[in-house]
Amino acid sequence: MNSVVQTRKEEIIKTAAKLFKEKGYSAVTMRDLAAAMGIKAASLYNHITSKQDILKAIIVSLAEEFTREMNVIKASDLRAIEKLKLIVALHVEITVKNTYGMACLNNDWMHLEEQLEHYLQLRKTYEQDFIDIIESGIISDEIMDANAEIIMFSILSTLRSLYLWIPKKEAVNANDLAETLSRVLINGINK
Amino acid sequence: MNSVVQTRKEEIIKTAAKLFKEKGYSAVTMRDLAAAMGIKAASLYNHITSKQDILKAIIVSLAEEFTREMNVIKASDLRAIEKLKLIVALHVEITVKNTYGMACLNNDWMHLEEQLEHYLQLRKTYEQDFIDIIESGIISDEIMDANAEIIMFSILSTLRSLYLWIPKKEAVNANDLAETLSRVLINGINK
DNA sequence: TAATCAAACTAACAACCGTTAGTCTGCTTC
DNA sequence: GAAGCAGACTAACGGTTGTTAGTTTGATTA
Repeated sequence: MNSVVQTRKEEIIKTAAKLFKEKGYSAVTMRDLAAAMGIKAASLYNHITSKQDILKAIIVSLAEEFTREMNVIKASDLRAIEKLKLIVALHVEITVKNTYGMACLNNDWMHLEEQLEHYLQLRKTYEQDFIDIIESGIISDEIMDANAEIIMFSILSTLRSLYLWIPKKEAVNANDLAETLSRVLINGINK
Repeated sequence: MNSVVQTRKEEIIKTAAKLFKEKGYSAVTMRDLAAAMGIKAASLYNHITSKQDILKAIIVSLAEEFTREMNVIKASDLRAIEKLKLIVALHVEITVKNTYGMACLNNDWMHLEEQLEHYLQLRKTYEQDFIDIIESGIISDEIMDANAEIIMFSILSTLRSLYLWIPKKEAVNANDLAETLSRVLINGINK
């Protein structure tokens, strides 16, 4: 019952995230989830209070983790390009660690109820911090002078899609992937 | 009843795509769709045969359009980088023209039933063609010698996410966006 | 004017949804 | 051995789901 051994509730949430990734929150029934756990639907409610509660547990903790790490990166005195590399590494690391949760974060956030506003606020702040870093890089002449929003969108789209791609590679080395990805995103692909 | 005036069925499909974008296929009920059309759910069935039929109409036509255009690009005798620019322009053009459909293609393909296999085959072929172009560019020394799959993934992730971003910009000029995006994706962002 | 037809309607269906209430089982702790 | 408790169970609820059947309406055509 400590942090090493996973509680029954944590098992349910993890299994739910896996199912949500495959079919989406709405298409997964409590009976589907129960079957995947090898129990009956009603038994789930000894551990969780509602389906919505599961979604909240998956998404909010991830969104808050991104926010915490972004604040660390923001507060550092690194150059803009180095900050971007840390953001790339952050996304790779979290996605490797929790692929199913990241799929859920990306695809099912709109099904949050009480927590929807909170999530949207975190996302908005995260994206603004991202843009701020890019713009500071443009000013310091590290980054080419293009639309900062397009640059942010382009990089973030790739990072947000990592959950689709990482599970296809066997034994991903997070450091290697983050490095290659940083190179492609920052230097482009031409010679 | 010709190609200029949109049939009732086409109106339904277009409205459905809009709703599917916002909540996903599974979360949209036939009663939701009917209400958005200003009619009752049962009346929908004078025009379509099933909910699944709507999904099929949205996704398959788009997937086939991408396949057709990819074949044209593939058959051209352009250099690899120029082919990539055409692919970027293709995604921008189709997404501007049919944002809701693209959202649906990206998020709801797994809810296809009879057509799922067909869709997956088209997608697989499209991605392989994409990789082939990148690899030919590496051989011809136009593109840096990195993992072709990572390059493809990185570019395609951005292109597939366009539906999220385009509606936020008022009056998108497809040509301008495609050009800026090509520049960022190919040349990178650093100076 | 009569006939046709697209497109709406009401009513209902069986199946499935998330969730609750109450109960039983078997292990751990006093 | 009694008590407590985590974790499973059965049974059932009120509501929602996609869909069908049969009917009405109002405009167009013969």
